[in-house]
Amino acid sequence: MLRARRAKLDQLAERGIAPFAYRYERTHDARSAIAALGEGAGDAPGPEVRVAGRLVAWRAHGKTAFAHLADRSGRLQLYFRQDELGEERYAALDLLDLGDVIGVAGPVFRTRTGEATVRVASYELLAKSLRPLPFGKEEVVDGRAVLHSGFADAEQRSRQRYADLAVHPDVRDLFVARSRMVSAIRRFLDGRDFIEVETPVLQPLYGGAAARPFVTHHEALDMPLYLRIADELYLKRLIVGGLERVYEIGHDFRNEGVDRTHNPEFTMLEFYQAYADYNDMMTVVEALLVSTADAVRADASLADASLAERVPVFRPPFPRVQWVPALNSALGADAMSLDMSALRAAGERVGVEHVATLSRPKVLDALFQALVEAQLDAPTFVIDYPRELSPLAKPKRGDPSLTERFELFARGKEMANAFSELNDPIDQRTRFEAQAALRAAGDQEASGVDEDYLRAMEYGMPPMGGVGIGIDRLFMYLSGTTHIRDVILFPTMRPE
RNA sequence: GCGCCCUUAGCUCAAUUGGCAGAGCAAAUGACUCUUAAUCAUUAGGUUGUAGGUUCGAUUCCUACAGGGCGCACCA
Repeated sequence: MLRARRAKLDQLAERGIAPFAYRYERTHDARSAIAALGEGAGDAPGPEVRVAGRLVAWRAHGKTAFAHLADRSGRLQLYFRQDELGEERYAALDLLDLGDVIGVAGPVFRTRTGEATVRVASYELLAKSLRPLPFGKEEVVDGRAVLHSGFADAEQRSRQRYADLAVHPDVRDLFVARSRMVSAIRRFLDGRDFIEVETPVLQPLYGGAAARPFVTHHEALDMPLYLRIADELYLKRLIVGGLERVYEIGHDFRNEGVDRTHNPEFTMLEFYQAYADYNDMMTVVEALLVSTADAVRADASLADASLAERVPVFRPPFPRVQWVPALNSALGADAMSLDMSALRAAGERVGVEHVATLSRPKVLDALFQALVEAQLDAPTFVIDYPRELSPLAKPKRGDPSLTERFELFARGKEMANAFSELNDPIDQRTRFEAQAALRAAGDQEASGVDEDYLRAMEYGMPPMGGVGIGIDRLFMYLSGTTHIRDVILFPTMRPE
């Protein structure tokens, strides 16, 4: 099959046709060409257009041929006639294949069946497709394109995202929508006087979360470096420096399992606002979600209307659920006063595995996940986590056994994690040292003492609220996607 | 990490109890001047994921391995 297309290259060369062009001057895309014809054009030829795209369907009938050209905006029918193009140019159409990138020029008209179509006066080959794309057949049922037996293998679609995108307009839509969402986030934060910054991906110490890092090595400095697991500690240094409101959108890396909600590198948004606490940040998160959902829903480029319909409508304020009372009422007991054996018994009742080996905070967390988090379908803030679960948050005013922390849950998944950020360097050192002890005892997820960060905090760190939002998961929620692989252009995979 | 399932033509899938490996699309050749999953005729296309085993005979049964999917666990 590849051979047949190579042979066509030779024939093209014999006819003096260049198979790979340099440019093509377009006047319209598929959508605007159709719009340019207008509604009531009848048989009268409409405006001349020059469009370019990939050849995705071909129906030859001897001395005429119909085809479809696809570009980013949609599909456009082409009509080739021998009497229009001349015998030589018409015969050269035999050297075209599905998947070729071509440019065509001619007037738009309406066919007998009413479809806006370019009556091709001239065409140019812009790029020869030497490898067949796995096109399916598209059938129009009730005005909607239905794809038949195309490129279904989920693994190959992820590996060859270029082919997946090339043959699936709805996949293109999804990633365009993701880009719109990220743009909306930037607009939202820029509009509130945040500045976007870039902090190191390669870090001599990792921190800001609990996760196993990827380790690499710098040759010239002869030192280990870690790919960041979070942006947190660098962004908070910038608050010390007086930038007051900062955010970063970038990749974090965690050396952990891959499943339908985890990819080893993923996109994280973190933002920090000086002089704000976690209550302020809840309000910011609500407004941010409304704004991003609106942006995705309103994306005019979506050919797939069902995507816009899937975007949930947020109606703030979201319910606030306090961690301890929520767990107690689900458990029917005062969790914080239960001893370990009672907690483990409760864990076993709800199906927590290896409950006998878990520490007290882990059992509490597992109970909460099973009994409360998994039940939270509508967006809900869980607030005021026990201190033992939240080493990075400030103690709660009025109840030092709790912390000023919230997590946002929707459809049973964590969407955001935020604190009134700890800004007491003496307290911070104690917590770092506790982490370092865990690490020395073999916990690879624990971080060490970050002396430089402590130095920054000792200069005086304003109080601040900080929020982390997983962009991939947020987009999964907005788009109704169930697999993280389907919202990452090139997900991490084993080599072929 | 554990359990279940999958791997056959470029793509999507068949193959009866273990008995000559098939179809549609894509491809090639030909016919066709308003088609749209175009149609019609002809042709070509395979180390059935890999390595072993059982058997007269394996796509089919068994073992191991590789890759993938789903579920569970882990991931504050």
